[in-house]
Amino acid sequence: MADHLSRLFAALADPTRRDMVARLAVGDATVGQLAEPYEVSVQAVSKHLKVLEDAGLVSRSRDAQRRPVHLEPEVLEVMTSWIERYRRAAEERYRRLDALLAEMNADTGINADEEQNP
Amino acid sequence: MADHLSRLFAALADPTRRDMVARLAVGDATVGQLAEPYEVSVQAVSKHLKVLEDAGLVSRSRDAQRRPVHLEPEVLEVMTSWIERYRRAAEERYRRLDALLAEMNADTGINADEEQNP
DNA sequence: CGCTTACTCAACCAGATGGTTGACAACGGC
DNA sequence: GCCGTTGTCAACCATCTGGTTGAGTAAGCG
Repeated sequence: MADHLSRLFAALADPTRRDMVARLAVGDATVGQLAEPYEVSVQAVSKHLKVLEDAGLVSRSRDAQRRPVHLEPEVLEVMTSWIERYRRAAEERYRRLDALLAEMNADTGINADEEQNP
Repeated sequence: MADHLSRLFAALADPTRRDMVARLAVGDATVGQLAEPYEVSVQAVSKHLKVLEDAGLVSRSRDAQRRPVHLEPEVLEVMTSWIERYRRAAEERYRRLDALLAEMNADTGINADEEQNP
């Protein structure tokens, strides 16, 4: 599961990590601040942040002993563009199929040898 | 990992399953047709389809001994709307922050006693 | 009726994931 | 200079995941 897209989707497949992304959309935060709402250990939160960082969703700087975490929102677009590509393709295809079916339906019971009039 | 969003992201976190979604965007397919491009067993493909089905991304009907697989593209929107929500929030925040920094920069050396909010 | 095709279910296995605890590194404050 | 705070690393554990093979079900066909 080495490719970027897989790491991205896997990173957001965990509710805790999605929570963190939602929290970070509001503003940068330290590990401690991110850990506070959950009952898990700070080490577990640190691991989650590593997953987000490996996916490129988050970056960490240094401020004394604190490690402020920063969301990289443009990376989210990599996912949406993948998803939207196939969603649009499929919906366009269904739209065309519906149109075709409607046309065939309009022909039913009518002599279909000629062009249909409005 | 029971919630819908987690199942959705986890479903697309696998490159084989993303391939299948891409293939299904072009048109419905049977399990055998989906399995053909890969060197894995048909049982493995069947498992992948179960994951996609449990996430609601795909539905299966019956046509004799065949099980045609159908993509449900509107479900993909659940993901994009989640992602875009936080992406927009973060980018809007950074935009405002940049504006604030630019303003502070412009104010440098000037008396900054007045309100800044509209 | 029996064979073949198309697929699913069950059991098993190796490796990843998400959690824990314990030790330790980095840094500011007193 | 030591102590408390903040966070990471390492080892361990249970469970999940993606793959396998083997057996079984469902339906068309000769």
